[in-house]
Amino acid sequence: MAATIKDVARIAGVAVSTVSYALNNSPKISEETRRKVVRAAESLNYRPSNAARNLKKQKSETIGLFLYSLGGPFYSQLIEGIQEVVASYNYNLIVCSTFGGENSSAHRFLREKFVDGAIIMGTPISDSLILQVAGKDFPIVVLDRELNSDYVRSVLIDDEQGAYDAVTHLIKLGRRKIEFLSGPLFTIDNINRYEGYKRAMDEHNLPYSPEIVMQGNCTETSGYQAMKLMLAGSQMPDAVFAANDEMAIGAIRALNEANLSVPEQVAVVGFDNIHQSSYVRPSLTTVGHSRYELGAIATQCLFNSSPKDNSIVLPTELVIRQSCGGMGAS
Amino acid sequence: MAATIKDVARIAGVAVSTVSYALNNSPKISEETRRKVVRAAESLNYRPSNAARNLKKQKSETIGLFLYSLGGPFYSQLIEGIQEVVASYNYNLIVCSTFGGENSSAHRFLREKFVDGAIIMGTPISDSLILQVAGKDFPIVVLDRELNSDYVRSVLIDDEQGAYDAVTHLIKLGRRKIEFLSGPLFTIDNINRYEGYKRAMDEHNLPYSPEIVMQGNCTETSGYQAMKLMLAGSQMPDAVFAANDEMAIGAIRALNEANLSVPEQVAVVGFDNIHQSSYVRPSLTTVGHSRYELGAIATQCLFNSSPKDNSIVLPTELVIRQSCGGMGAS
DNA sequence: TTGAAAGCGCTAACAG
DNA sequence: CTGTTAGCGCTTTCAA
Repeated sequence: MAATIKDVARIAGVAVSTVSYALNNSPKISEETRRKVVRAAESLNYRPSNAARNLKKQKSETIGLFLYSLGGPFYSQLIEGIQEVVASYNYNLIVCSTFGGENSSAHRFLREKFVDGAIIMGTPISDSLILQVAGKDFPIVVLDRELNSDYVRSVLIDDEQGAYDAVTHLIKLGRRKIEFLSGPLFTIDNINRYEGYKRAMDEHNLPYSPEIVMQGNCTETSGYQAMKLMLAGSQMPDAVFAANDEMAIGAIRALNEANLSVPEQVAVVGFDNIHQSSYVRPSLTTVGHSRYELGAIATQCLFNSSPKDNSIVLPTELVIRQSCGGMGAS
Repeated sequence: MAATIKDVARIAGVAVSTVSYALNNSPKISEETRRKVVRAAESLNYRPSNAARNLKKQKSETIGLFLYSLGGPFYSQLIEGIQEVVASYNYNLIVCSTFGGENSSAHRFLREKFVDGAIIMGTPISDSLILQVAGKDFPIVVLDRELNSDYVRSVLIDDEQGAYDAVTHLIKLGRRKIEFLSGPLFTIDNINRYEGYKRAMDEHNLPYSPEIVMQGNCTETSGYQAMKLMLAGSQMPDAVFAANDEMAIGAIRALNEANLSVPEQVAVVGFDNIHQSSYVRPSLTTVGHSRYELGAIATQCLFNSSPKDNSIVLPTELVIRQSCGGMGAS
């Protein structure tokens, strides 16, 4: 069996409490005793039990980030922002996928007290579960919805305004037949981006289909396919507003293959300003927002659960490149 | 304070042991009692303490994946493979970044017993730490090095052979002046890919610089920059073998900007077969391997610590596309 | 089928 | 400065 604190105490010839103090750098312990303890611990290859400490201290000093998919360029910066702040509080971060539904690790960790707080984004975890487990000693920050609870806070991107800005930009450049390339209909970001699209169209009295005609699932491939489908139809838009960059890039690929020039014949604008969007040809005009900041702010919210604003909305910024024509450079 | 098992017992009017059995679906408990207990637990919004259970059971039923950066297209599939297998054993997976060095969560989790086993890849965690913490009840699988221990197993990609195949392919297509676009010099994958490059060159009596002249850090940007630098020099290669796809894609971008046609003037081959490599123009010839399988096999190793082979090497496969000319289609 | 009780490894209050 | 000890919340053996 692995060595415990008792073994260390025995070898060092001191009491367990002394070992605990020594190993936790308590100032109470003399240098000499500390050295003795450290030596004993090393000789036994002692590793403290996290479980025992967590149980005693009634906290894990760990916060959990729950996502559906851990891959994708999007999350990498988000995680950096979170990690930075979590570390500054001397806490640990674990990332966990909610893939697997009710039986996923994420669900278990959320229900049992594995972490001291949670940040949740883009997962099928139900509102009711979140509301149920959130509490005074278990704050939750959600990045993809708004929830009414004293213990759940929301940090959101201003999707509606960002979309509005993007579509207005297209309209100002003279585009009239602008199509929305939608992501999954049930996600709040997609809905809000659609709303922004509609507001811009309405304000300029431009018509658009009452139903969504181009739909993907946020991957490059799905954007490509949706665009292909559109091209096979009779109506040709003069601009496409994609709900995210991956799909926009897929759409551009489909347009290129059909020998339609972007932006001359069809302008394309995306959303998210992922790294890749400045590299594709033509480089992608898109709606930018700081994922690093999103993560950092979300984490701050977790630690400072001041109950003032239940929900924070971060601004977006139109990033003008080549895919819409007009003034943009690379 | 949050409700404990005692509170549930009190409300349900039974003993704590009965609550424990009931909630863990022990067959010993009558349906009626179970219902009573479940109702009580729900009314208290009872959430069991993971820490207490872990302490008692002397395990966390959780395995940890330790990576440096959690982003990047590469890891997403790896994680899927791991997750699948972990879930099949009814275990949990947490992913944790080693960013932050000695004080990172990863180091802490590894030293203290937060998880029951670990998979480690692409991180600056030292060999000695790994060897120290690995043990009979703490198996470790490393994906980026070979370590000599009964409790540490390696699962590796056959980088050397893959690189050899790629470079041989270039040579067969008539390329002679083939440059290696290196990643960080100290990573074992990069070293082995370099070895494969040299073996192929040597076998065909082709000369190459004794030192690495093109070096990046595995990002697209660094590949772009290294290629730019090369182009500024006097010598022009007729082919580039990049240590990974991101850098290869960056190199292609630099070549395009310099109006050098790929593959006609310069052939480019990458390594990893990331998703993107089939989309860039020209599509990238590369060395493929299954990251999903890498993850799945690594995880199997963790659970079945049969001490036969300490190290497993997975094969690679040359994926021929357009960036080298020759026969490849998209 | 249920209850009583020991104890997992650690921290921290208290006593010395 | 160091030791004794209670107890964190749970599982599980043993007894009823």
